Amino acid sequence: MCADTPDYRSTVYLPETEFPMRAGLPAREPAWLERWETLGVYDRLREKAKEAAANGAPRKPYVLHDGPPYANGNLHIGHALNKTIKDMVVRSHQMMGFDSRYVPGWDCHGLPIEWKIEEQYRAKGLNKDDVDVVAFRQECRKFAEGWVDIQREEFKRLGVTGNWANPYLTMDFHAEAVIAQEFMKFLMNGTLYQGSKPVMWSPVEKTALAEAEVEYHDHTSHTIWVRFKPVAGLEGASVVIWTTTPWTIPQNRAVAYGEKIAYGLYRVDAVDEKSTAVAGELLVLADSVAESVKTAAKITDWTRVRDVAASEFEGVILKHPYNGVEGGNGEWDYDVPMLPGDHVTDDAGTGFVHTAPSHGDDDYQMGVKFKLPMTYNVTEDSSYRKDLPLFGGQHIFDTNGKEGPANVSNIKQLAYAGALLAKGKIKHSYPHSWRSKAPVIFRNTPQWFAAIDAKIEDGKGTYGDTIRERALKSVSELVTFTPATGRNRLHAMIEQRPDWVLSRQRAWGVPLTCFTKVGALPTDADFLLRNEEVNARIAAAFEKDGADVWYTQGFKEKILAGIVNPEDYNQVFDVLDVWFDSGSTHAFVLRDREDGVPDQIADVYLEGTDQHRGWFHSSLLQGSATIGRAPYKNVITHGFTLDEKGMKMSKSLGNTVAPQEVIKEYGADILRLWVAQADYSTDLRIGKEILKGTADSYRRLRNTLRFLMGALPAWDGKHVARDEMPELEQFILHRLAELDAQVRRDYAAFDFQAVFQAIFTFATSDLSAFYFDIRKDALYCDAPDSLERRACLSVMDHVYHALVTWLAPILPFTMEEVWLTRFPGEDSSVHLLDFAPVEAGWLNADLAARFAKTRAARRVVTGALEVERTAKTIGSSLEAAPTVYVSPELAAVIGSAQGFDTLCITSGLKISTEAAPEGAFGLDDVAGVKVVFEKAAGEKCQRCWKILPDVGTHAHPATCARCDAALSAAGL
RNA sequence: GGGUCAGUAGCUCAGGUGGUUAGAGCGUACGCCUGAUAAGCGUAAGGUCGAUGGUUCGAGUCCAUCUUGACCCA
Repeated sequence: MCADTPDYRSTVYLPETEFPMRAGLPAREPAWLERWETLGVYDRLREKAKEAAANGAPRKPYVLHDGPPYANGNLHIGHALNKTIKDMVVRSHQMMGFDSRYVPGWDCHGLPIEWKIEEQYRAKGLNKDDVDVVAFRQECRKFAEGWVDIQREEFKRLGVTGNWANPYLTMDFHAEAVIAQEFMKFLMNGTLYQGSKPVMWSPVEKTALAEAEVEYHDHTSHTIWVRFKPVAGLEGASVVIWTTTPWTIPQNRAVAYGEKIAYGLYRVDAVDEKSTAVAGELLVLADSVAESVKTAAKITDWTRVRDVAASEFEGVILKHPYNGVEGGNGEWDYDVPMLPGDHVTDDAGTGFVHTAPSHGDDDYQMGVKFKLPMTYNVTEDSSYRKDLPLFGGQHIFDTNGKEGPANVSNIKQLAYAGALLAKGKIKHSYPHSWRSKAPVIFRNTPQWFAAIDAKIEDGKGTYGDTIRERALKSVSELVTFTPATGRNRLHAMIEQRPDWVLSRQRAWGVPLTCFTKVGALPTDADFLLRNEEVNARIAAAFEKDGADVWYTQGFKEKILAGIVNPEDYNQVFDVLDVWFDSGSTHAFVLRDREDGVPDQIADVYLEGTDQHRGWFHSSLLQGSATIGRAPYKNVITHGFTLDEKGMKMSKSLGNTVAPQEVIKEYGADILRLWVAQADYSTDLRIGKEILKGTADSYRRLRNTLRFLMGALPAWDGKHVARDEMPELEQFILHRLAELDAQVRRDYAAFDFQAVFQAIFTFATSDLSAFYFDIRKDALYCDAPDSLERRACLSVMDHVYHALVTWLAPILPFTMEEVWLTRFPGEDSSVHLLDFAPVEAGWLNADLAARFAKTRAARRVVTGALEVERTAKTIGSSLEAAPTVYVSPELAAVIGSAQGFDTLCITSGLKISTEAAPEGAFGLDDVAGVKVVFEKAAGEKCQRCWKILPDVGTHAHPATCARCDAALSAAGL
């Protein structure tokens, strides 16, 4: 610029906004949170619904029922993902016109908290068993309360809206009362029964252990190979089993074989002198392990006589090795059937599995399947019951966890009975108690079950008469799954699952509030006390003082007084499986709260895919038993969060991403944007590079919004009618209408990724790179009364309202900032609004089709200019005035769009329908458009920088006609 | 070990019922602009569609096997 040319910079309407280019989210987000708190946004929306109802236009309730996280420890990235998706569901439905409510909840009972308290006790040198149960439970309660408060703050920091002031806790007195009442429905409807099941049992602590309480260490066990002789068949050959727990032999009830395993019949020909095998005897073994048995049994020579098909074992009855044994008193004179089992392998052992239903999980499953009797030979301290012949009173492990005589006694007895083929020792990984470090055993213990296939006569049989029928019907017909694969997954689980074990031998939970008759057997009809008045008293007591009262002195007497003789009944002290607690939330939250739903059925349950086995599952079973169906209409699942390489996060690998860290570095909106950009239906990755990419997208979007806000203050507030607008503006309105339909459709389908993708592409491609770039000239340089300028600002206002509301569920902080920048005010918040209305009349398919052609032609022009730019002929596109050669038809289309030169951002442009000259520029994928470059003729207007012939001929020096007039209009 | 799900450019994702040179946005490189400026515009590079085998005139898309990862179970 020469020194004497006027500087028109100050006469140009440049964007002006306070909205900063850089967000500073970590520092600024807390202030918006505070603002929402002060404003009471969540409560105001509830008021709004009440007003709408009063005005005769009620907002339909929409309830996402929160799956309660466990109240211990800080949030990890999975929690953040879960709550963020939930928040997007809640916010988007609110803005689509529903009264969208969200009551956060916490799961408070259970083992992990119990451990923490036990740990604290141990640190103080106290023993849990010496402490009063009620005192212990109160410690647990305090612990849970502490974490609820911490997690609540962490969730709020993510921008999650909801009824944080009044959440639900599974340990609220009312919740505990309802959980007990729900349990008593099982008691009364006949699905509750007592059975027994093998669990990990610590002989030292005399207690059941959960899998998580067990650690594996090396342990040396006896191994024995035992002959089981057939009562008939198999040519009298011995079926050989192998086990590392000789003490379970007295409990043997079956021998399992594998239907796909190749077996052979072996005749022993010669043996070592120390062998207990006998020359001439016949053995049946799996071929793949026969050699190892031969070695173990010190057999020097044998002959494989023939194949034995697995089908030959069908119906074969074996004799227990102690059958008829001296001193056995007939204890073991029963049939031992051979049974097929999928768990049998031929990679170790003998291809046959000794089955003691009371002492192993597979064994128990076999027992349930084939109705094998449970045995009760092993007592709490791992000694055989006193009246068991031969072995009564002998210990497996003693009180210090050292081996007792039980194993050796059995080995001796087997040898004496002629059943011992071989013996040895093996060092292997074996479960030990997490507390005492002593080895544990599998031992059957009495447990309480809910019968899944028992007929329920409760008048709620619309969808079936059993829990399983109702659950399956719910899954296949009443529930929508997102993604759809969840349906099969849950269906298969329900189809296959055994009865529900409700009891845990624990302290921190809701007790199984029932009484058993002294002296009655579980199979007796009057074993359980079923009395509505008793139930009502229990519920009332829990409601008043919580479930702790169950453990107070004299509670049984007080509850049963005047109804039955308390002496005649035992009080049960097991607690309910915590899945029963959370499975009951639909009762004490959806049914009982003012902000619940009348039919006790939520619109949405939304959790990670692992909850098919967890909360979705237990809620389904519980609901099927008590309300006759699933307590939800939609089940949405999300995947797990993995590191950048798709590997599971773990502290030891050091690849964890903590939400608190992300918030500190980038802000919660970036974390939320990460969620919105990912496909949550599968596992999602997060890491440094991914977050950087997310932040990049954010910045791009933010700047587009910033440009809008820079222009809009100049708008006079009057919308130009659509019909009066240039086609370019009409096209943008068309895109808005198109997007509106898509955004609502995708939000309704919980597809946030599609929502954001569509909006983001619109913002970058349609707005920033196309519309804004073109309209900068009109915005900056046109006189305020120019139609183009006013139309553009009108459209920008529509775009602003659409974008700020559409994006509010995803980026609540930033959109609030965007909103307040334009509409400040004490009561102002974008989160009190619905999605901006879009007029259906804006849709114009014909216009859109013409613009598709126009934009294709524009790409050819841009391409032609790029050639000249590379050749350094021009810099700015305004230095060009090309000629475009097109067919007459296309010329009509391009010409109809307002000023093709404007669209191409050139100072001039000619459209010719003549044949394009040789060498004209074209693009392979755009047929029928050729461009010949030409430099714009004239001088550069110092105000708008277009190069035009008339520049310099007007009153204002070095201006074009348009700018000259604009300056005059502005009184300059 | 079993069941379920997933594997498309550096990143995040599109690719109804199999059909011409596999797309988008971001990032990268290069160029332009310097009146959205720690911004904006443009151009380009970048993919054996996890692998192998098969069905088919034709497969990212269908089938089988394998592999990697995840979840649930054992």
